[in-house]
Formats: sequence, structure tokens, C-alpha cells
Amino acid sequence: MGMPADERLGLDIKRAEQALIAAKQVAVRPAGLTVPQYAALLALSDSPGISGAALARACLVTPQAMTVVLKNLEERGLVERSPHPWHRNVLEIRLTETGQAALRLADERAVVIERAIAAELSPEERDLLRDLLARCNEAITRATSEL
Amino acid sequence: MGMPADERLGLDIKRAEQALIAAKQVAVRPAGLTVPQYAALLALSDSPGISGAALARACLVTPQAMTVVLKNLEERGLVERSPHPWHRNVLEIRLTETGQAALRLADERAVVIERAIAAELSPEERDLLRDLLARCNEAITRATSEL
DNA sequence: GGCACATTATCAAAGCTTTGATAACCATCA
DNA sequence: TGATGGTTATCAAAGCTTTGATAATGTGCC
Repeated sequence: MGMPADERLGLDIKRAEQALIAAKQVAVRPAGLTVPQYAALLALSDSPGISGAALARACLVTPQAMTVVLKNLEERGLVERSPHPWHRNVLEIRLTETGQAALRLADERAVVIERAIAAELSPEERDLLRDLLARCNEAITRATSEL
Repeated sequence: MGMPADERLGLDIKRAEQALIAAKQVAVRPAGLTVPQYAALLALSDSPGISGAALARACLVTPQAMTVVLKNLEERGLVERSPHPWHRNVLEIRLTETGQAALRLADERAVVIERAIAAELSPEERDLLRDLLARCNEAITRATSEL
């Protein structure tokens, strides 16, 4: 087609991401979590009381998608949603103790994956990869707005 | 948690991939395609007559997922599935002319995104990114098998 | 020829993801 | 006070994705 497959960097990015997702799945499964659930719990542990919409943004999904994930997490008692003290159309979301335990278990194993990535590269290479990916991100965003 | 978020390279990879998917969606929408459909059509154009299972592997999804994508594509007349000449539990999958036209339209725009990525980096940087991502991939796979 | 293995296609179920849409709430401004 | 704009939560619909499972087909070996 318009550009040979082996010139498309998008494929390399996708491949790495797929490997990452597959690994994360194996890692978090003993905690009974899916990868999106784990991501939500992790973001929540960093920002207790955050709103569902903000959590969605942190996890790079739409609010509607996050509603579904949270519903399942809430049903299992891993998170609780309570009305905001003064902002009445906002729900504050928090980890329960059960949620914290599940997250701890999952993250222990997920971090093994992250550590393996970090160990594969030197500090300079890590910075370089980060920079290159960020520049791709910018280029992608720019090109999209001009489509 | 076990590792600060800003040390997790997985996030950088995910961010780039999300940007890429969002861009691809905008690109392929005028052709009436979703990103998974576009990916399937693109892989098909490279390998006419491929089996559903092989196509799934090329697109980095399970055969079951690909069955769903192909069913929708077939219903819209973009692909056709026919029995293999001598391998009776295999279906050969091919682009129809309608499928080719849709793919052409979609790919024209998707390539703009890919070109923008390639233009952002020098040839050395492209090779470097590719190498770094591949090494991450290997590290991920290795760590997963040891979980 | 029978068996074991590998691969294919697809059903079922559950979870996730997007877009489109709606209603409600808050803050700001005229 | 009413209008406007921004944000939140969530319903609906369609598509996609995984795991688990089953049946069928081909290949190679004893």
C-alpha cells in the first residue's frame, strides 16, 4: 500500500504495547484483576478521591469506559464511590482495603515487568526512548489535527 | 506503589500507542472503517488468501477476535471467505474490490500519520527507536515467562 | 490404520472501548 | 436572575478482545 509495512514505526509501537499488555495480564491475574482494572486501581492509589472522569483521563480512556470498569470494581468491593462534599454531580472514588490488597498483590508482579524493561536499557537509553516516544506522540497529534 | 509512575516506561509506550490509535481512527473513519478493520484489510492486502488464524496473528489478536472482525467485514462486502482448495478446515480470505477501495481510501490518510512520525525522526533515530522497542519487547517476554 | 499432535474455525461469556446522547451541577458574566 | 460554558455521571448501541471450549481437518509416526 502507500507505505511498506517495515517502514511503519506504528507497528513497532503496537508490538511493544501488545507485549506489555499480555505481560501485565499474566502479572495481575492472580490478584483477580484485568489490566484496565489494575490501571484504574493504580491511578486511584495515586489520587484518592478523584472523580470518575478524571480517573478516565488518567487511564487514557473515555469516562463511559471508566464507568463500566468502576461498576465492576465497586461490585467486587475494591472501590467505593461517594458523593462529593459540595460538588453534587461528582463522585469521589476511593480504594477500599480489599482494593488496596488486590492492588498490592497485582503491582508486585506488574513491577517485575517494569523492572525488566528498565534493566534492559541504560539510563541514557531510557531517557532516549522516552524522548523519542514523546516526539512521536507530538508528531501524531499534530498530523491528526491537520487531517 | 512498588515503582513510581514516572519511572515506568510502560506508560510512555501506552501513551504513544493511544495517540496512534486515536489518530488512526480519525484517519480511517471517512472510509467507514474501524482501526481493527483497517488493520485486517491492510494485512490482507499483503497476504491475499491467508487464513483467519494467520491473519489474527498478523494483527496481534486472537483468532476469535479476528472472526468477529471478519464477519463484519464480510457482511459489508469488503472481504470474502472461501474454502481452501485442499485444506478443508481452512478458509481463504481475500479483499473484494469494495474492500480494496475502502482500504485505499483509509490507507491514504493513515499513511499521513505514519509519515509524520517518520519525518519527526532522523533515519538513525528511527532505527534507534525500533531497536529500543524491540529490546523492550524481548525483556517483557522474558520476564513474563519467569513470572 | 490408529494415535498423537498441531492447526483451523467458531460458539459462548464476560469485560472493555468508542461514539452519541441526556440530565444535572457548578462557575461566571451581563 | 437568567444565560452560557464547562464538567460530571451514565444510558444506549455497536464493535472488539480475551479466555474457555468444541469439533473438524491435516500431518507425521508407530
